[in-house]
Amino acid sequence: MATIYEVSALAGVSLSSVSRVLNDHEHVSKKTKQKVVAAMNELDYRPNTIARSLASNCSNSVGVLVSELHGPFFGAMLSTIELELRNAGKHAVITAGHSDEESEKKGLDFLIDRNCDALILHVDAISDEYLIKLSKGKTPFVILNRYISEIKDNCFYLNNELGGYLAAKHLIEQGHKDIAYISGPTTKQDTAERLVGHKKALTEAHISFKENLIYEGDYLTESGRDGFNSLIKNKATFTAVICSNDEMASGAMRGARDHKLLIPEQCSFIGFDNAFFTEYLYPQLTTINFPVNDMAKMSTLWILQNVYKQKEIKITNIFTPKLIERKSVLQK
Amino acid sequence: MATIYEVSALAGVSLSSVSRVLNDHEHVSKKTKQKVVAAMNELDYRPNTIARSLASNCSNSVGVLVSELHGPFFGAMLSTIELELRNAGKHAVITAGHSDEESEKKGLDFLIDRNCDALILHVDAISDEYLIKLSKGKTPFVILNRYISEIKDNCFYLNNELGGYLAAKHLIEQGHKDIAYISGPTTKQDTAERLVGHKKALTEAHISFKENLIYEGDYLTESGRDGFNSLIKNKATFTAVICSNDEMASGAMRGARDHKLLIPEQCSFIGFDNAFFTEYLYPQLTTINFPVNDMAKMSTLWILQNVYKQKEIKITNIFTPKLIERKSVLQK
DNA sequence: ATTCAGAATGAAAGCGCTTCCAGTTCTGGG
DNA sequence: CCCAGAACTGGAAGCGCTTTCATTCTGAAT
Repeated sequence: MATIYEVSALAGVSLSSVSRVLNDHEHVSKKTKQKVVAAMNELDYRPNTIARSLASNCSNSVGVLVSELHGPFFGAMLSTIELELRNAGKHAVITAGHSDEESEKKGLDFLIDRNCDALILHVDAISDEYLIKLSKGKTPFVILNRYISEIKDNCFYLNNELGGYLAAKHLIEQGHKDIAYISGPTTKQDTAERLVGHKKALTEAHISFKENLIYEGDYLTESGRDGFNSLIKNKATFTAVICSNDEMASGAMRGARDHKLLIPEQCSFIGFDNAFFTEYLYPQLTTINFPVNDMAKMSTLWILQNVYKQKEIKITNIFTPKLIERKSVLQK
Repeated sequence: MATIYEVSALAGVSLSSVSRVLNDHEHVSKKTKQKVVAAMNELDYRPNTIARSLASNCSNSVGVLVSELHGPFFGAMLSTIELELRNAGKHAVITAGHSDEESEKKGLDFLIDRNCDALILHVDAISDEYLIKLSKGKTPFVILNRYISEIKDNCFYLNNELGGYLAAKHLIEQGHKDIAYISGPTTKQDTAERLVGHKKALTEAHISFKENLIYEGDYLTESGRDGFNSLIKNKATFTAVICSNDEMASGAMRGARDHKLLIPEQCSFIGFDNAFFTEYLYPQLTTINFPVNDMAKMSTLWILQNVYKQKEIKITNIFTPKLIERKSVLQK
């Protein structure tokens, strides 16, 4: 593998000059540049990124820490992040935290030790305080899907309240009054916010919120099914179910089928996220779109702009959910 | 950030000794080691991975190139790879090739230029020849989901023929004789092999293979639906459809519903891959399990063993598919 | 006490690049 | 034609670590 030395020797110029053309510096004469480029081509020179990183103190890598690597949400997210980074000549070092505090912290340390220039974090087990402290450190980062007021400019998140509101409002508009709600763990910020929006829509429509129509799941399919069964078992009366994500919605629909209920004739469903598989379901699931790609793109651009000083764009921190109407809601 | 110099000064030993304890070398006295460890703790020393990489010519990073980052298949794959690598103190640099030759080659170059110690490749646009040539280079790699005889020890793949066979055989055992087949692009190796298995099962059962019962899709949902519609339009007679992946199966099921057909009463379906969403479908999809996780794990272990000289395990290159019975096949 | 293999240590030379600084060569305006 | 200032170039230090080689130190065997 040719080094910069050989290039400089062949081109008959100094190391510095080679380095300058490599980095597209100003103040290099056309002639020098030509000679260097020719030599590079002849030797099939490939810069050693490691050496560059060491000398320049910049690894050109961005660490991405997500709670899980599989699942529709993260697939879409990573896909966008990788694309944007690669277009910018940077690369993604990816790691998973498995929604466990210890594991997430380890992942963080791992990425920091790897000299990532910046981090994109999607974590839920690590505390606000820890992240605020981390923000004082030297590695800049953005946080996805979470709002921490002390470092709000680094946060990119959905207007969850609006999402919750839209789902309930839609059902109400379609004539539903008895609406069950299968939520995620209510300790989580986004879950809580969605519920606020839900209640707001009910209130606006003068529908009182009933505690027995709510079930707390864990965002996994099975808990959607459990939730539905539990509602039935408790003799709750409802004509529609809102779920805090699409996985649980799919589980809840299965629960409805276990009870021989027709969807949407006997029970309507709304999900959240607009995962790719919602179109595969039968009937296709009406859901709230979560613009993951937009959010992932924006956060990556933030890094390109603030860390790598590339193009200036207008940064938006909050994203807007949207109702996607499909076939799982009955108009009464 | 403390460096090895400061540690050596504080501990009162030489650089070399610090480096030795850092790398767990033999020939370091207990006393020296203690002093060094104490100094490291006091200074909260974190080794600079970049500098280590430069000096040791080993980046501790493994490049992963997949055709797409989203989708259930890759999510599962990446999840396993990342876990195994991180357990071994290595990390994954991830990139996508988008099933486009130019783009895949660029991804490859990108990863090689990034000084990855090894690569895990899931590519389909790059030619065998190119990969064989690449294998002469200095960066070792493994190939997933593809068999190239010249470098077969680096290939990890499914017994696709068996998969195709199992699906058809199951339907035949359930009394089906007219079996439609929605395949992927037949130019792809795995697709072709599956079809061979399919035909083998038919032949064994003395069922003749009919060209008009086959449709060539592109592995995307929509093409499953198109396939189904096309079969109907061509007045093909069949009681069951086998699809080369679960996405197309979901599309085909939708096609069946468009024609008001009951599943499985009027038409049975079998998919391929056993993606997570097959359980969400209605009825739940009978499919062929593709042990992605096993394959991903094995390929990572191969790298740990052959590149990083870690633990010895027995390497298996070929993986076995298995029928997963659910609710989408009618017993006649 | 003597010998000597092997263990323990340190000095120093890199790894391949960036970047500061100083020196040299061009400009063009007077 | 001169000279200030800008454009260009090269030398050399340094990024933080690994690794080779030579040297010194052990302690078991004689």
